Amino acid sequence: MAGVMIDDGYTLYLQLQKLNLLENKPPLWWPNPYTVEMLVGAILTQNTKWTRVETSLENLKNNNLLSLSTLAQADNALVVECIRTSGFFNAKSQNIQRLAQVILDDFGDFETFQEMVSREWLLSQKGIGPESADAILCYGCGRDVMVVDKYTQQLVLALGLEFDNYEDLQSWCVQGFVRDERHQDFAHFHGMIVEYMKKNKKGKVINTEPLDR
DNA sequence: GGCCAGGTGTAAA
DNA sequence: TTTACACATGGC
Repeated sequence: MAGVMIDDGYTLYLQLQKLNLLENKPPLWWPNPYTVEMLVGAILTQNTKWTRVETSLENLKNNNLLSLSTLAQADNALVVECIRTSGFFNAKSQNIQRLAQVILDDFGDFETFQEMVSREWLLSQKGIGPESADAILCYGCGRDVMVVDKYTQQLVLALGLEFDNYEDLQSWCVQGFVRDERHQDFAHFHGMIVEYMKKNKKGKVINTEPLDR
């Protein structure tokens, strides 16, 4: 059949593009990107379904807790109640509040944080690992960064590939991309992977030939 | 009732 | 330096 070898991220990207995966979706997959809400969501979604996170974000919003200053100053017990449904609420509530405070301390405000923050800075914060750091850079700060989540791992595993760690898989994903007009951004790539895996998981048949390698 | 979801930190080996 | 486990909820 197709016979296209997928041996780097760019050929995978091109194959996914043919499937029209984002036809009825916004081009940017994370809801409310470039906001404090996205930042909070990145931590809340760790090892949890997004539907739980939506409830938590709604609760935080209703309590005026989606700004850095109100989050940092809020009673921890209130934050816990707001985010309970997302699981791991003790760790996550503390991580979120600590992060809000240290952003204010180190950058002054959220806009400066978006502009100035580095991956290393994010990784040095408690509760932020490689995936959360890249998600925040990509969807919170508008950087052209490839996010590697469980969907990505499962997809490349299905292609017969295995990687020892996050950075190796990320390097593979980025391989082959050329900075020309055809390269939209890695957020788009990530969004297509998620859509592909969601459709596959539900047993739906993708509207064209399956990926192979 | 067990399994798992858009991970991360830490304690043992 | 790896591996194993804890963290917690709710839907299937």
